[in-house]
Amino acid sequence: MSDPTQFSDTLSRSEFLAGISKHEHTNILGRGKRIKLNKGKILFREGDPAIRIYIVLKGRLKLYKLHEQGKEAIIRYINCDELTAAIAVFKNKAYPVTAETVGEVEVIGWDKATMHKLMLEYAPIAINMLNAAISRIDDLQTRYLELCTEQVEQRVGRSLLRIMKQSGRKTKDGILIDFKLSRQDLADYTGTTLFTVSRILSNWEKTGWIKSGRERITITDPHALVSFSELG
Amino acid sequence: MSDPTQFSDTLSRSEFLAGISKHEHTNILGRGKRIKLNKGKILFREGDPAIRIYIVLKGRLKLYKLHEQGKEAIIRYINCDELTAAIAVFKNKAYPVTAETVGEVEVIGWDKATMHKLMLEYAPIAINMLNAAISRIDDLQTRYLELCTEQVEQRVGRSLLRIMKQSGRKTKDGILIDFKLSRQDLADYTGTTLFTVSRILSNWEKTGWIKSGRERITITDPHALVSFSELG
DNA sequence: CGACGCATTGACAGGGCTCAATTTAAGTGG
DNA sequence: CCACTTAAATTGAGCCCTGTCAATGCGTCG
Repeated sequence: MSDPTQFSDTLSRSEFLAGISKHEHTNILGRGKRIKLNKGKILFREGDPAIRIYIVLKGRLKLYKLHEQGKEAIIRYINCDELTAAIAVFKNKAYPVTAETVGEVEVIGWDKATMHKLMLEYAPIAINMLNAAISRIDDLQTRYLELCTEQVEQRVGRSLLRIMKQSGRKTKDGILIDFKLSRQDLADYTGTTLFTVSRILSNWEKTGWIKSGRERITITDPHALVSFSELG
Repeated sequence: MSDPTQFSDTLSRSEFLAGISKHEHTNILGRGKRIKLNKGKILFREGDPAIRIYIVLKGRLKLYKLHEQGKEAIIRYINCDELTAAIAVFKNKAYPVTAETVGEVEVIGWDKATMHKLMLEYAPIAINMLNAAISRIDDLQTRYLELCTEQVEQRVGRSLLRIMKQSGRKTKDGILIDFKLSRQDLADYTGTTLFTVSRILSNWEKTGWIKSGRERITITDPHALVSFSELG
């Protein structure tokens, strides 16, 4: 049972450049294109063939997948200093996911040809990205299993904890998810409806595990939430 | 809407070695260890720190994840000529999944150190594996979305089609899934119960979309199944 | 041929989705 | 600063899908 107050990330900028000497870093980053985006802008969407790899310099991205009937599933949030890819590196197949900004965002992006050259030139880049990809696979597999086997309340618990670990900030009241996260968002992330999420959060507020307001959640008792979510 | 009779794979041996000159292939493959396994053997399991990367030379692997309460979710099947990884390449974190053989299996495996050296020496290897990893992410995200948004019957349809594309074989009656696939397996793959799967398959048998026996399924009308699964 | 394991079918119940009606909170402009 | 608008959140009622459990049937393999 991991300590829920320890935050962990996936691939940060430094991990992306691991194994490469310092004075090459500016070269690699310099070959990318700097892009500024304002609130609610789509960085790339399903089937977009343009630029491929992004590092978030400032702000946060929401990665989601749209279903035919308008429903969506949130894949994950990409935080500042993390990396995400728009498309398969080699194949001409779109990476079928949409990235939307949460607040103001600044990124560096490399197109396919540039990134491919960079990876051939600096093998560690490909290796580091492979590691990041494997982490994502791990994350998805875990969530897939949860979705298959657990009841909604438990899944909401795990989801909230996962988001907390990735994007939480300590405050005097507990750990605050410091960006707009609506009941609907949490439902899309967990695979349920906003009504069910609302009911569950209401209960947890009564038992004192969380404090919540409009699009704001603070986990006041992470340990209680962890033991509930892991024991079921 | 893709043609369901076209089979597609993820990373085959030749894709793994793409971008590397022919006479290097034997060197790369030769640095791995050849392993024979008989039926039902576990190749690696959650937390196993030993060898990392495998190519299946013969037979088929079942990749699954176990849940605390004994339930399991099947991640995917690894066919002959395909590749799978036991662990993150760089980090000392286990790739938390268990691989079990389906029938007689032969693989080539590389341990962490060897594979890491190979990837530094031959950048295309890392790039190719990155592509494979991205395909898996894509697959998992798609299934995650389906699990979030679709009803069971539709999901069973998609799952069956997915397995068919990966492991189907044309026969005179239709497309046969040519390995033992029980109702329980399909349920674990789809995230439901064997009872529900059984009921659904019975219905489809009545409408003439499939023919099924004990651990054997033949899709007799793939197009009908596709339009059902995609329209919902 | 017998036994074990897989599959089928039925009955039942409940978790969670749907939909509708309110309430609350945030933002906006005068 | 307050009234007004708009979007998020809450809550309740009803019901359906699908999981659970039990009994039975059937195919396969030793």
